[in-house]
Amino acid sequence: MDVYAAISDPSRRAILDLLLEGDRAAHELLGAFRFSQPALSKHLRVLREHGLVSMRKRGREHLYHLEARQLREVSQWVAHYERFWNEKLDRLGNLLEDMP
Amino acid sequence: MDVYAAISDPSRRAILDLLLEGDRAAHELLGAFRFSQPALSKHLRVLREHGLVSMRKRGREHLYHLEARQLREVSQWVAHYERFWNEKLDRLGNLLEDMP
DNA sequence: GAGTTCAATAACCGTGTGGTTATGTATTCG
DNA sequence: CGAATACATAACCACACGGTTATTGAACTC
Repeated sequence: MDVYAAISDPSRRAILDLLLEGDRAAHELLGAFRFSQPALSKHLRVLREHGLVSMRKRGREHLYHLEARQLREVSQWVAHYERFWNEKLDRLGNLLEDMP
Repeated sequence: MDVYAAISDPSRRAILDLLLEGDRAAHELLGAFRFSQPALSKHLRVLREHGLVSMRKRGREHLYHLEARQLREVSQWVAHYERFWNEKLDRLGNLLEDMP
């Protein structure tokens, strides 16, 4: 499984979206979903194994933290297609070069 | 299956990448892969059903054409994470607003 | 120490995915 | 016309995926 497969599941994308707002313990994340605790644990394991999240323990809680850098590959891949719907992007590269 | 699942397969991403360079007949695409013709046909069907490619017939050839707009959803989703590896993006939104 | 909470793992299961071979259908070529 | 080419579909198969329940193991709480 690669990063694309890891984010192909809507539940896992939702987890990442939640972590976008800050670190969360597993039981906090669970409240956002209808499936069982082991199901969440499996999703978190997949995300961990792909470096999309990291975990540290605080007492009995497992705090999960977003590691967004692993999404860079996806971002770069899809960027090749962006000119098809955004004409402004043609000039964007140059602008970025000039920025301090 | 949603768009994310459609692009979760590396072969299908490779097909899209090939179509990035221009329209291709199915048998031309097939040359880039090791799997069988029906396997390619299935991948193309998935891509068609998600609007990621379109097809027109020319004689007995089926010409496939990239429909990149369907990737916009992916692009927008991953954009939420881009600030984690690109500080310049923070100021990017404002710049885009000012562009003609 | 006993019970409770938080989370991971094990074992299992139905379903979907990606591949195959075999077949069918147009279309072109000789 | 018959043969060959291009492609899709049907039928099948091994395997991975996402879910479940049951169990286990830490770590608080009383």
